[in-house]
Amino acid sequence: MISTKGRYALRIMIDLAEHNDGSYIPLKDIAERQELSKKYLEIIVKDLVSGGLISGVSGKGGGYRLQRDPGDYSVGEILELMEGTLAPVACLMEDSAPCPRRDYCQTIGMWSEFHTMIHDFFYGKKLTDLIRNSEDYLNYVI
Amino acid sequence: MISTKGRYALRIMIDLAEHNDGSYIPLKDIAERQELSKKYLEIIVKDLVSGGLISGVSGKGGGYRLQRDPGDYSVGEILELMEGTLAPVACLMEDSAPCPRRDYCQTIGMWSEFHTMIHDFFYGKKLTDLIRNSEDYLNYVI
DNA sequence: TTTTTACCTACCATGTCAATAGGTTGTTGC
DNA sequence: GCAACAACCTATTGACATGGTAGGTAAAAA
Repeated sequence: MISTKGRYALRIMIDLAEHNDGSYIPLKDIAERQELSKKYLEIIVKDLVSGGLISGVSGKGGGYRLQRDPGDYSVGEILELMEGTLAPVACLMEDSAPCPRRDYCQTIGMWSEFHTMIHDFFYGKKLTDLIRNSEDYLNYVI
Repeated sequence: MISTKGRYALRIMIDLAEHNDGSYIPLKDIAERQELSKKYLEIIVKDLVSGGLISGVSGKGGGYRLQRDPGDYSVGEILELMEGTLAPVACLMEDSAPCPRRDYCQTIGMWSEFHTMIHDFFYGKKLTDLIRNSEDYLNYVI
């Protein structure tokens, strides 16, 4: 299961992409639009900032802003930053200790194949792929 | 992340498939071969029995046995039984309450696509696909 | 200098995970 | 019948992650 941190981070990034006009977007606005607790989102944006995905500026007129073009962000890097890893089993994590059963493990091949599939799926999806086009948006609002 | 329950269940099923000669295999033997705690495996086989995947017989000469041909088990049904669901987000679970944001959610499409991919991957893998052939086994033992 | 906003530390309640422990029931072989 | 064996059952536990909340400080602009 993808945790709320990963899912909310994605929604924050989508929101920033949709308001990507160069100005800084206050977290308060994002929280209201996304119907999420601003306090909880603070924890998440902190990670997004320290991970270099977005930048923040304090004070009036401050807020958060993307660091790159929306099309240059993959969903995979956002989720991996928040979840720590996309590996389905611990022994496939980069910093994992070598499993003593590795040489004769019957399932490692399948997990590895699954991991590759997950990785390719999410790194293939770009932030721009998730942005609602204005027609859809109008259909909803009206 | 796939939990130990799911992964150990799969290893139990593989072990049973490799010793699928009609006799009942004591859990003690499985635990020793798989280098896992018999006590913990008890919890897992209980679910496998109640889920109808294997059957158990008490007493001398007792143990556990597959209910079907190994090729008739998919990895997906084993994992789904143990993990409860293979859905990556709660709103895609069968018994989930309808999400109030569903109509204008920008990520549901991606999660749904991901869910389908996971489902197809694991339901396409059969228990027989994971069984070590005897040559590999001999290479390891010798 | 007031307002706005990010940023920081701490705390907490709940639940899940990954077991362990010890006992009871059922079945077979002698 | 009884001893051995093996499944089956209930309860408990420690550690950790999840999903937040609360309250304050620093920075920047009007």
